[in-house]
Amino acid sequence: MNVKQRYHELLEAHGRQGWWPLPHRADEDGFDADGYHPGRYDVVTTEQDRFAIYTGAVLTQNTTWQQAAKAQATLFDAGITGPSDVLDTPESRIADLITSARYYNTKAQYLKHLAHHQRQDGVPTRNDLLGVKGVGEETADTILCYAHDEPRVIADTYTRRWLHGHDITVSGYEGVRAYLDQRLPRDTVIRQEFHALIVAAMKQR
DNA sequence: GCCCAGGAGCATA
DNA sequence: TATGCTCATGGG
Repeated sequence: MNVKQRYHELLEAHGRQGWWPLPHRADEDGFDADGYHPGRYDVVTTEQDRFAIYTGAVLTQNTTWQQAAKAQATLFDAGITGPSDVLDTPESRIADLITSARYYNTKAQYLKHLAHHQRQDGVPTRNDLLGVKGVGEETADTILCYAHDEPRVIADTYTRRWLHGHDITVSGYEGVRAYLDQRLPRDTVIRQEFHALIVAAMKQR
């Protein structure tokens, strides 16, 4: 498959998506009401932005983004805007705030683990992240690509379906990841946008 | 009332 | 390694 060509077709059909959405910066210059920032890719600048991506990546697991974003807004409204806040808040309280994101008890536990990890400065390795309970391959790649600007491929279920729709069958997360990793430019912005475009394309049906 | 979303951990074999 | 179960909201 000519992945680069498909990428440009997707871009033409759906436009620039602007991922990862940062709802806490909605209505700021260059952001829309949902926290999207189409056409601007250098927007992640603060620890709070990274915190939003870390938590968003967990909250959206097997859940619609709408529900996850609602849960995240509730967290921010409650004054929980960084890893230290998570650690200072009882797990049951966190769970209570994120019920809209489904699996709230499990995810509250995950957020605790992740907050503890995020407090250690620097860019984590993929293996560091995989060692955190609640962070699997997809969530690790999401965090690295969107919060730390690493050119990672995110091989989620939409990506698998999209490939399958083009008669390409690759098995497992690693199979899909490796297939696209070979065919996409090692460019962070392109890979961020590529994943967002696939989600946009698959949602439309 | 039914279906299923931008997964991951764990037990079992 | 592979499959199956658990978690447990809310919009269409």
